[in-house]
Amino acid sequence: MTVRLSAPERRQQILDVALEVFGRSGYHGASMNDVAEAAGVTKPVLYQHFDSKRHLYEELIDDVGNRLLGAIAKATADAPDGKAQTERGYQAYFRWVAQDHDEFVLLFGGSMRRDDEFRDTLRRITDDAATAIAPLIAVDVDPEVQRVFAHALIGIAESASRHLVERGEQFDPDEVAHRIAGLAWAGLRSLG
Amino acid sequence: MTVRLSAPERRQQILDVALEVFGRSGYHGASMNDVAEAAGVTKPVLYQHFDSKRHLYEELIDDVGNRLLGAIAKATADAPDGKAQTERGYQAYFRWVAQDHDEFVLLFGGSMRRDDEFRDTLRRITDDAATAIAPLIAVDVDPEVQRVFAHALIGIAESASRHLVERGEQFDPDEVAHRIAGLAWAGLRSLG
DNA sequence: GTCATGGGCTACCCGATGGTAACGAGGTCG
DNA sequence: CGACCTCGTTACCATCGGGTAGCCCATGAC
Repeated sequence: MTVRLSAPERRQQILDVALEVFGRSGYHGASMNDVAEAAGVTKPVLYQHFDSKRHLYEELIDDVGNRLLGAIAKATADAPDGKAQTERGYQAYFRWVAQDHDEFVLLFGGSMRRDDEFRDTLRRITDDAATAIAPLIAVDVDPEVQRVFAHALIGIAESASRHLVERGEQFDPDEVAHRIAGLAWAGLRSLG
Repeated sequence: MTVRLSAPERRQQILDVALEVFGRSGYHGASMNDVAEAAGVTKPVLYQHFDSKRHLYEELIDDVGNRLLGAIAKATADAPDGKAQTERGYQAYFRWVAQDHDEFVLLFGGSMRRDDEFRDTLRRITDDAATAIAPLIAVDVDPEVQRVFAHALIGIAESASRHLVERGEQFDPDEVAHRIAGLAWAGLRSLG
């Protein structure tokens, strides 16, 4: 027997559950039935709250992406210099990863890159991050090259996180962030 | 009317065509009919040469992965020191990317990470690369941390490549490799 | 010419899955 | 009480896509 929930509660519960299901199996690997079952409910209920599988997924990644970008923006806002900005930015990123592996997997697990529409969303996120990072790079470098570097620095965080998440164990985000920021900052300084 | 090919020729042609089709649409996004059509042939022909969609895909990624790892191993084999090894390793990587975007997209486009079996294959490839990179990192660092750094350095190449490939334009792999290797090497030295 | 070999095709099966129509059941308010 | 509103269910449709059975026809050897 299913517990009856109010519409907003049910909607939020579906989002919570869907995050985990899609994180585990990916967009194509998880069916709407899977999501419904995990929510302890049947399929039509999902369609009372979301127009389609795509819409449900999009709402998820928008939420998660904004949470990530917001955390980084907030953390770096009042940093005194580039070095502190680098450190705090990575710190916010790795804390976000460590706090909820599902969110990381949802965004960077791969499903996002395999679909034109979702790819655009993910690109918007990484481009936003790259735009924030680019000013840290020596100003006399060609802007196009700056962007390549910026994406490289984002890739550092993504790959290190993937490695850590795949290992399954917990990790100390601040320690990782400190080490990675040291590597990135040294790399950046070498360009000047 | 279809051109008749001998079995080995047809098999190879299917592999060539499948690389492009899967690269464009991903494993789930491309159907066997799509592959067949692109090869100018019908579905049963594919199944005369490959047991299943999975097997076809696996053969592709094995080929491509081995090509990448082989190129890097060959390039770094006789490098005199760590710095040269770093530079030549990235050079081989970016040359591989620039030479055939499809191969890069196939491996790192995302499809690979969404499936337990394929994920293992991709992990084998990146772990091999990480094992090759780890010795370049200061020996007095904790081995687990070394691996995190190694994966971070791989991520640099992957993310920079993705950015370049998504932009669509050609790029000079040696120039990119030189710059990225500079960044990575400066980062590595800072750890000592 | 004819006949065997083998490469290719048409037509089909069937399971999975996104999505929907129509129907309960239980609380609430006049 | 009875009308109604809302949350949920059962049962279904339609399509897609992996995979297969069985047939056809081009080619080359003799």
